[in-house]
Amino acid sequence: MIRISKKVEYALMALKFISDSDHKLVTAREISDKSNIPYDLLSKILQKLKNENILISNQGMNGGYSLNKRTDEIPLFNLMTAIDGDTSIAECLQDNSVKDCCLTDTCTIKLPVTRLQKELEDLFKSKTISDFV
Amino acid sequence: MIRISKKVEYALMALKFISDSDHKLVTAREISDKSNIPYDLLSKILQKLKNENILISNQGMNGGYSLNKRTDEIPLFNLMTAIDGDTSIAECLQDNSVKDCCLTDTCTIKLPVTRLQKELEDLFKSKTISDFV
DNA sequence: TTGAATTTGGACTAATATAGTCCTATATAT
DNA sequence: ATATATAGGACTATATTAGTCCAAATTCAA
Ligand code: SF4
Ligand code: SF4
Repeated sequence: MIRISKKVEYALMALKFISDSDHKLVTAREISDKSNIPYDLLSKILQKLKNENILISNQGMNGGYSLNKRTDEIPLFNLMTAIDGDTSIAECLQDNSVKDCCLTDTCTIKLPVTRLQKELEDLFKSKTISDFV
Repeated sequence: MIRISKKVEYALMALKFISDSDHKLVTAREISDKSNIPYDLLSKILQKLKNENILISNQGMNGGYSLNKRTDEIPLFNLMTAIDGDTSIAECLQDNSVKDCCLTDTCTIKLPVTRLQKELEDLFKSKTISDFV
């Protein structure tokens, strides 16, 4: 299964929600309630989006989140890396190559796998959040 | 992480191995030894490929596997479904929709996610094993 | 200045999926 | 007969993903 993680799906829904209520601050609680997304989990996700400068956050009473960029300026790829940390299709292609696949020496498909990775990356980079709102 | 499963990687290596030793029967043991792939696991994978008519198997002494199709006639997509059973990027897009995402009623991104799924599928269908050998 | 609403973030547990193992049956060439 | 193969069910181990819990910091406003 080549799954988009639930977290990324939640992020997409949240961004759509925020985008739809334009310019008003939106709270995590509000999104959680309206979209049936677990509150604590959603909070973490929104925080990550804030750390990637996709969202702006305002703490305290009457606080909440708002978009920091136009939706068409946020590639799906960035969202995915922001949330899941890595988008490599194979162990040996991980950014932080701490882990190295034990077959790395005898592997006969590294090159074509790398090419495939590139193509998938290009696809995810070509999509933006505006395609989901 | 959008990972190609290790099983699919093993399948690709095995198919390359079989393709390289053209027309001679190749045993699971041989591939396992030469490629450092766990024997039992590889056996299961080859069996699945046989059940999908990608390989032909010969039981008994001097038995082994051979290709049933040219490598450019085997889409990567078919390999993935044969081995991992499903390639849907979201729960609600599974073939056997026994499981249904609990958000299915309130979900706001089903349509674009379906479109993305289609594009990924097309990419995996356009690749064939010949791209990996 | 107190309190409620909010984000922040670490640490943890639970659920699921992937990877790998073990064992037995069946087929076949010699 | 027997050694060498594939066939396949049932199981265990590991890794990843999903979800929870708790305490802190920030801000507004009564
Ligand atoms: S099997 Fe090959 S392509 Fe896959 S992770 Fe290991 S080295 Fe990389
Ligand atoms: S969240 Fe939406 S797109 Fe994702 S699985 Fe559930 S219904 Fe499908």
